[in-house]
Amino acid sequence: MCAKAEQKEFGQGIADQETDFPQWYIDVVMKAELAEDAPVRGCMVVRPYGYALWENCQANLDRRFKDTGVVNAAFPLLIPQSFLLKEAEHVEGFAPEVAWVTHGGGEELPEPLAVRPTSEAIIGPIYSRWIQSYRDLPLLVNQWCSVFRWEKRPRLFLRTAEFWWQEGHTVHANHEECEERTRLMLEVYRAFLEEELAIPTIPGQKSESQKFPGALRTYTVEAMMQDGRALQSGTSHNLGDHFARAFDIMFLNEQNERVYGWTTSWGMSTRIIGALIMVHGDKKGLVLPPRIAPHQVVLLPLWRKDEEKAGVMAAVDKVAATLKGAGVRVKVDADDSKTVGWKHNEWELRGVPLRMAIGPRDVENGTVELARRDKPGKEFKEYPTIESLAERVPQLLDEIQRNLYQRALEFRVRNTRHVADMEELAQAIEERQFADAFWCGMSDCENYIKEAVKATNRCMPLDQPGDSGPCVVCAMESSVHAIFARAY
RNA sequence: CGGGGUGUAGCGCAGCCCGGUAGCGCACAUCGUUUGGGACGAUGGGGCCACAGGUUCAAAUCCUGUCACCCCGACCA
Repeated sequence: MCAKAEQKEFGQGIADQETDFPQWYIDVVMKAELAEDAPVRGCMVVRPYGYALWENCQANLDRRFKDTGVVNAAFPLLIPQSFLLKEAEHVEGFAPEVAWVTHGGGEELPEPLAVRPTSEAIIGPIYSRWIQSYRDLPLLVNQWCSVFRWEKRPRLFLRTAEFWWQEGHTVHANHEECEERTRLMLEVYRAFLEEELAIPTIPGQKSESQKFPGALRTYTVEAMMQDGRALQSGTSHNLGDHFARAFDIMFLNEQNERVYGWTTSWGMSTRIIGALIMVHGDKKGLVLPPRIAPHQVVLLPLWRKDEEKAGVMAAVDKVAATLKGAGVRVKVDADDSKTVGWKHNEWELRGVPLRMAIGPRDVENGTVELARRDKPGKEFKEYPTIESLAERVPQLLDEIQRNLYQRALEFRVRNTRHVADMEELAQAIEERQFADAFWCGMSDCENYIKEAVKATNRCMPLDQPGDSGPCVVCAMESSVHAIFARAY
């Protein structure tokens, strides 16, 4: 009795979101069956429900990429050591995280093979063969794959040794087009996160110390989690001619001169599922934006007597068909070994936007009971007629989508503060906020902040107000706003 | 790499201090009663107690060592 009451009070036995956010996060991942630890240290198993989420992300992103002219291909998992060594900054940046294959076919290999931590070093040599003429440009290719980085401190979805992502690799004839593509893909990410995942982000440029190893410039979309920490949710790199020089990516231009190409790379990973959880989740678990939810509506049939079952199921089938016809993703949970209370809790934990109970009473009245995930509680339940559902449900799904975005945006705005000096910055970080500060651009000042308050420079937002003021550390006049926060 | 944990049934755990037939809850299977916000009864199946040594008549339990994983840090485009 006590144990049961406790379990009810604390949702499905998940940790309290307010007081133990990290444990709450792990509990949600595990209990919503999104992922679990694999038998290999630092690796995860993405379970079917988590993978369904990722597939929806993939399908949508893939369409957005293709709308900009990108095509897909697949490149090798293994990279010869000599390839990886060709770009100095790149190898230096990734060396500590690379896993090596040293044996094959029962023998030691003449040259070790790196398990790709990212694929610039294997794609570079391939592109160098593919590109001969300016007519071959731009080259716009993406691949969906997993990569491997030996992480010291793994966290499910946020930082695992193996993770799934897409990496786009493009080549351009000049720096202008290269920069344009870099920014275009950042914008694709921003729009995807906002429109599909209902996650507001701050698009910005990374500082020198935070940029991708080997890049000329790195852009990022930074999102605020409910614990006030930042999550880099997608990145787009202007690689300049660095990798073209390292891998001999050259072409003959219209003046018949042999010149280097200009490359970009950009990636978004399963990490965004972590962002979904931490941006929208609540004390009862996951809250999914309708546009990305594997099931948008779950139907819960219920009856007392056997003779009621046929009537209820007929109504359920009819409603399911109607909703599917209206383009709604519907799941019928007719498992009669579980009570309706159990099901409500289960589907709340899994974040389904709408739960629709249909019983004998509803069959009689021609109505359903509709509960929305973003506003839990009896007062938000409604009882629309079956006839109205084809119209009402899509309308509600849109409303939920908008509500989730709006509330995430308000949360971030409420928790972002402009700070004038280190004292204010420290206070903002302590209160789990984003600190918006003038920054002189020097690494020394960044590092000072990092050591003083454990906050890193997340980005210099693209949207700059245009005013100026003293650097938050050294007081040198600057017109650059930067966002400082604790990060995952 | 530091600090702290944990390895016992599919999952979650108790048992260990004080050695003596390996247990509980959930899940699973069958049957019955149930069903509008986490139902109940009966019966049943399921174990290399992380691994390796040692002590002992006897080890999940004591001793020594090893391994693995998790959490918190450090690090992390």
